[in-house]
Order: sequence, then structure tokens, then C-alpha cells
Amino acid sequence: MTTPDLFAPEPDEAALMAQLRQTLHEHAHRYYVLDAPTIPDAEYDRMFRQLQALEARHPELITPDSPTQRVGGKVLDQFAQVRHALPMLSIRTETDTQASGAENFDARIRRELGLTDVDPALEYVAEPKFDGLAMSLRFEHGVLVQAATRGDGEVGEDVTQNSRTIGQIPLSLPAGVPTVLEVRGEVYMRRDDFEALNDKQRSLGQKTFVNPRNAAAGAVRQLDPAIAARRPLSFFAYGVGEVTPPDAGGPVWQTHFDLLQTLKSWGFPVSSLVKIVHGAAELVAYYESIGQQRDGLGFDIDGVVYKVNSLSLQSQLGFVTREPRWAVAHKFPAQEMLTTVLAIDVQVGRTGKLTPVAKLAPVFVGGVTVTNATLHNEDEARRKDVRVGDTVIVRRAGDVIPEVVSVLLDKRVDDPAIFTMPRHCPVCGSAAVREEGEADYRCTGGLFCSAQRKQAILHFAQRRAVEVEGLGDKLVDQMVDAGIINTLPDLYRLGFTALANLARMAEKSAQNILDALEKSKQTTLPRFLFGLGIRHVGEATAKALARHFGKLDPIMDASEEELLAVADVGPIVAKSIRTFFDQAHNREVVEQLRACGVNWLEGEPAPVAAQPLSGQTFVLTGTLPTLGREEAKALIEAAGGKVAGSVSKKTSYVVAGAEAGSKLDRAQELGVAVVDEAGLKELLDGGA
DNA sequence: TTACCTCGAGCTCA
DNA sequence: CTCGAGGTAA
Repeated sequence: MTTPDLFAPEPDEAALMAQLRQTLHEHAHRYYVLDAPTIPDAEYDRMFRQLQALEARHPELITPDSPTQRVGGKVLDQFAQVRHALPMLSIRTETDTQASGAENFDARIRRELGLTDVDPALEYVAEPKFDGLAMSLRFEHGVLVQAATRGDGEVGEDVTQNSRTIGQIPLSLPAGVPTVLEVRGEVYMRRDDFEALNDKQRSLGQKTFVNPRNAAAGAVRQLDPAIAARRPLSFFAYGVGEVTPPDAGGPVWQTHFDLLQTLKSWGFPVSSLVKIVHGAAELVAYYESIGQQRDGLGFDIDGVVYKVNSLSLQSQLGFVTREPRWAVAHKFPAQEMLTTVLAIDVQVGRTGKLTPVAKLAPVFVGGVTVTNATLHNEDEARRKDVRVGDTVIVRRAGDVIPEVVSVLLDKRVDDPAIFTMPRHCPVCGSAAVREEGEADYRCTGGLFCSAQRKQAILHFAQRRAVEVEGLGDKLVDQMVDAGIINTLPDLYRLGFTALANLARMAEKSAQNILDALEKSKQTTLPRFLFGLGIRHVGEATAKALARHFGKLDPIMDASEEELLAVADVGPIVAKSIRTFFDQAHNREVVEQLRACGVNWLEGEPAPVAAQPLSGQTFVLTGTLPTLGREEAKALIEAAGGKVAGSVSKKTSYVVAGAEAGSKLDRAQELGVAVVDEAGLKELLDGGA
């Protein structure tokens, strides 16, 4: 034998380390997930320190799944982007927040599956909808390698380091798990942990969090994992993403419930409130039962989720665009609170639209402090009859936008004046008029109105338009108020001194703005078009116009008829574009911007794509053998056709499926051509 | 719409 | 220390 290398680990040290890791994993699972520790904390700490000591001596033996690695991460300077192997889809929300809303889901599923009343009740899994943030955990060969936020569903942020600090997330899985396993679930904060955290924050003189969800979201977004580790987070698994079985064999699970049970056996926390239920009545009962338990749960939920249990039925049901047809989120009714109306302000938008906004005494509703609620327009304000001084019920509708539900009339005092929209713009004093058939009043001041000028500049400078980095609303306010900017081209004529004279604008900031302006000159036609702020021309239309014409001048000179030839441009949009470029001052702005050096690469007009169905109108009736209604509609529209709701002389074809109704009779009366699904497919292929 | 985190930079006071 | 901008999330 040669002289032993003094620094090599003894064989039994390596084994001891492996064994410590294993034991610590087991106890961590009992402690964090099962909430039933079997050894004293001190004993756990002793083993943990022993492993730490061994790892300090043999850093090469540290494994990424070692319990000591939960807090070892380094401070990041930003989160990396991660593309999800399988997109993280969103779940459709049932709009009816009565318990009976659950029946809609059951009815929809039965209809999609072609079941009748005599067929037996369907099996569902019902689970609470946790109020936290969605997370996807990727395990390869049983080791946690990546954790990502949901992002836009396709691409999220890599928050692996922070996820490792969450005790309930296993770092390694038992042998025999799939080689690739993505577990999806919700990171959240328990209410008691949230309270304790806020107590601690208070005692440290640091700011407290408004609600558990925001505290959890904040923790996950920490660049320093050491801070994240001090925020007590929890996790519930509710599904999977990519799964590659070791043997690459057939389906791993038959039902969603099996899947959850397996995840549980592998060490993931799965809610004990997850239940198998049958048929509409049990869905309703589940919703009611969870609603009653809600306050006592120890964590926040905002509803329940129903899923079809059978995975084969799930795949049979498939997806509508990005949402699975086999699941639905059923939220509890939005929380409502009483507050008073302090004032009704009128805001002026970019297009001059006047919007009444109720200024409210601050109330805490559904986790946030609400102080504003839009009243949309005069009719809406009158319909609700909101007046200054009124006591009103507010809620957060559809999750986010605060809404005045109603006025408590018996609490009204002094008979305040009915709200009327001012006939003059509150900012510039120009006449405000309401066109025939329109709901909105508009300030007629145009660019004379400083509010509209500000909005126009902000719109032009935003990221999705020409992007002037660092130019936000406060700065635009200052510049317009100081009179150093009036029109868009003025932006590019700004001098350093004029800028540097503004508040909080010293040399460095002024130079940054000038650099950003210089950079923004090189842009693209769609961005520029969008940035002009032509009514009804959003990003999509700007792109379509740019693609169709290739250059700006032909767009400025196009007749309404020529504009109508652009995909998705109808008479209203065409007229709006024409009106915009008919105004001399708008053309002047464009010329001056070009003269200031704003430029883009112009292209060639795109040949009008051969659209096999353009100009033709279809009406769908009955159930088609393979295509869903939405799918058929999308296919027809993609081929340039239109789908109408009822049959008339102008209808080109009626597409009839099984159990076609009166529309088929009407087609025959009018002599409209009738085709089946196969016939439709031929038409779709026809010109392609 | 509100809340959170992060960054760069200006302001304020020692 | 404070502010504004910019990003993310629900």
C-alpha cells in the first residue's frame, strides 16, 4: 500500500456523510411536512453541525441536495430566465361565486364528453386554491435542480436558491422516482408565520408586510437567499409538469388523485383538504364546506379548484387556447367593505376621455388598501348614483380592480348633488363633449390640453413604443409644467441645461435621459406607429399596418378602402387612422420627428396572403365529430373567414354537426350551402 | 390596482 | 435617507 493521502476522506467518513444526509432528510420531512418530529431539535442540530464539519473538511463531497445547502447560496445580481419544459397554464375561473356555480362546471364537462342524464356521476378532485405564488420545481435523478416562478406561463424566473430555503420542499427524492420530474405547487406563508414575521420586523424597526401573499412573493423575489431563508415559507404540491419515467414506459398515473398521493409518498406536502367527489352536488357541498372552514385554516385561500380525476378523460377534454377544459377555479365571493366617498375626481386620458374616479377613505379589502375606484363614465356613476359623502360598499372585482358595488342610501346625509360630468375639461378648461351614441365625454382641447400632451408623451416613450428609458410620469409632469416640452419632437430638442434645472435632475440623470433619447431614435415602424397614439391603433394593429404597407408614407396617404384591406382593420379603425393623418399638425409631428433623427428600417409591402375563406361567412350548428366549437371558429378565422351567430342570405355556408338545430332548417329555407366537418376541412384546405 | 423588490441617483445632514 | 423608474405578481 502507498502512503495514504492525508486529505482524502476515510471511506467511512464519506459513508457517514451520506448517512447523515439521509437521516437529516428524513427528520426534516417529519418536521416540516408531517409536522410530527420524532427527535428533539437539539439532536437534529447536532447531526446538522456534524455534517457541516465533515463538509468543511471535504468540500468536494458536498452534494447539492445536502441539507446544509439550503442556506448556502450566494447573493445574485438578478434572476435568470427559465423556459418551462411544459408551459404553466392558467386555470379558467368560474364567474358565478355562488356555491351552485360548481354545477356549471359539471354540466360543461358532461356536455363536452357527450354524457346524458342517465350516465353516472363523474369523478372529480376538489382542492383548495391556495393564495400564494405558483412555482415549478424540477428534479433530475431525484435531486432538486431548478425552481422557477410562473412568469408568463412560458418563461419564468429562476429562484432555485430561494426555494432551497423552504423546509417543506424536499431537496432529494427517494430512489425510483422519474429521472425528470417537475412538481408544481404554490408557495405561501401560513398566517401564524406571517404574524410572527411581522412581529419580528416590527421589533427590528423594519417595515411590515400587508398580507401573507405579498410577504411570500417578496421573499421569493429576494436576491439574497439568506434573507429569503429568514422568511418562513410553506409549499403545497398540486400537479406535475414534465415527467420522464425511468423506464420511459406508459402513463405513470391513472388519475389526478393517484398522482397527488404519489407526490405525497415522495415527500411533498399535499393538502389534506384534497378530496375525491362525485357529481355536481358533491362539488357544491365541497365548495360550501371549504368556505365554512376558510377562516380557521391557518393559511389564506381564495377559492377551490375542481379537476376531472381521470387523466384519460382529461386528455380527451383537452384545452381551449391556453386553458385546460378539465379544470376550473371557483373563487369565493369577493370580500366587501364599507367606506365613504371623499370626492369624485375627473381624470383626463390620452385620447381626452374623461373618467370619473371615486376617491375613497382608505379601506383594507381583500389584502390591499383601496383608495380609488373608477366609475368608468357618467352613465355608470349615475346608475350607481354615487355622490360625494356617500357610504358605499367596495370590493375588488375579478381579483384586482376595486369597484363600488352600491351606495347605502339610508346612510346618505345632507342630500349631496347628483354627480354630473363637467362640461369643461378639468385640466385645460376646453369644452368636454359627448358624441351621439358614445358613453364617454371627451376634452376637445386636443394637444392644447396639458393632460393629453403628457399622456401622449408618456405613451410614445413607453417600453412597447419607442422606449425612452427613465422617462416616467413624474418627469413628464415636470417637463410639461416647466414648458420645456409641448410636442413629441420637443423631446429630441431638449438641452442639457433645461433638463438639469428640473428638480431631482442633476448632471448624471440629465445625461442619462439624453442618452436614452438618442438611443430611442433607432426604432421600428410598428413601435413608431403605436407610439403616435392613434385611436384604435394598439400594438397588434400597428404591427399589421407595418407588415401590410412596409413603409410609413403609404400608410399616411392610404384611403379608408386601402386600409380596410389590412387584416383586422375594420371601418372604425380605418376611419380613425385616416382622421389622424388628415390633421396637418399630426403630419407635422411625424415630419419633425423624422427630421430630429427618429428612424427605422422600412420594408416592402407584404403580399396579401392567400386566404382561402376570405369574404365568406360561416354559421356553426350542432356538435362536430372532432372539432370543438371554438376550434372550428379559430380555424375559419385563421383562413380569413368570419363566423356569425345566425343564418341569413349573406351566409356562405352552414357547418352542421350532430343534432343540428333550427339553423339547419333555416339554411335549407334560404338555400344556403350546408357542409359537414369534412366539407369544412376541404374548404379550409381549398386555397392553401 | 396595489404591493413588493431593486437600482441609480439626488438630497440632507453630520 | 428618499424618490422615481422599472419589473413582477395576483
